[in-house]
Amino acid sequence: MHDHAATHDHGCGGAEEAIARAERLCRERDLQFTRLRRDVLAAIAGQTRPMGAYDIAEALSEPGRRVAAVSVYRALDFLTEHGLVHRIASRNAFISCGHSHTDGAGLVFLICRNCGTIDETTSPEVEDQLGRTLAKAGFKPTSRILEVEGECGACLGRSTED
Amino acid sequence: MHDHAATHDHGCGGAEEAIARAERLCRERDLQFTRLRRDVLAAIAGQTRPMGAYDIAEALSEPGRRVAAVSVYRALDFLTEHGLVHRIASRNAFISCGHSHTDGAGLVFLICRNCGTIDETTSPEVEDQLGRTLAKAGFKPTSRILEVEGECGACLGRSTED
DNA sequence: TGGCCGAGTGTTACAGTGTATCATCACCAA
DNA sequence: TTGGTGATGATACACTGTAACACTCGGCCA
Repeated sequence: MHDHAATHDHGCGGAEEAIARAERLCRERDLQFTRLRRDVLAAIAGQTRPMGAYDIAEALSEPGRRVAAVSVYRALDFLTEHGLVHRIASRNAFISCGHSHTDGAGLVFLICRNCGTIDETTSPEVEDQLGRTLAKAGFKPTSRILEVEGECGACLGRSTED
Repeated sequence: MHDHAATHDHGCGGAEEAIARAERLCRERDLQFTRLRRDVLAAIAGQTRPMGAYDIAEALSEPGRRVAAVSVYRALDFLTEHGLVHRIASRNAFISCGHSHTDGAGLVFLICRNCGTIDETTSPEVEDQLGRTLAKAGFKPTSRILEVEGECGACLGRSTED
């Protein structure tokens, strides 16, 4: 099914893969991949669009099991800390990391304002130039966010088709 | 100090300049630069550090004049829309634009996690590479945010001095 | 076996951020 | 004067995130 190679792979099929990667990573680092954390990751990984913490809480709640937002936040803290999930600052929402670059550096998020999906890519060239710019300004970076809003290729294709 | 040339100038002395630029811009575009909008801009421009909307509301309130947060938000909407103020997504806060590039494109925000000041710069090279990356991904951008967190030159200097 | 301890979770309450809605006011034009 | 438009005031509310405390569970050790 999902055999496309290089790029991200959130959405539906990507969920199991994300879980598998998370399990592996937690084994390696001796971390607890608990049910809640797995469920939260699964909820996010099953979407191409970002989910808010409260959306996740609602999605995981069912008769007999109520998941409070605060629990979701804690799981999200854990997941983001280890690069399994990314926070989209401009949306106050979260997506699962599709890559395996678990360090979370150099990411660029492409947010489609039409369909709402978020692609993530990296660009060594941008990273390189940004590093130069920062060095010139005498600034020592520790983290950064780069989020671009616009129209994704799929939506562009659809709109020109007509 | 850091002698990069054409940069920002918020903070203290920059307030009157920011106001003057805003007045000019509003005259040009036939916009209303009302008291509230001026006060909000002045409050922000008097700081090197970003202010939250509620901070601004409090700063503008005095006995006999209570400024509600919602009013501040409306003024901020106006100011950001015309590039006089920038929103810092990672902080939920606002700073006055120090440049005159009122289109707001290509900005990079340098947020010092030590002293909290925010520098803003531009980098055509970064912009250029980012444009390439987006084109390659088939993504048509409409806006973007680029915020770097780290330690500013001034703080680095201070810490190595000791 | 029993007690301790730490990590994770449940629960409640609350703080911070942002928006919807409606009423009012000032100003300009017909 | 009347009516429309844009800005503001005011209240309420929705959404986002955190603090504090209690509880459980498992491992560890006396």
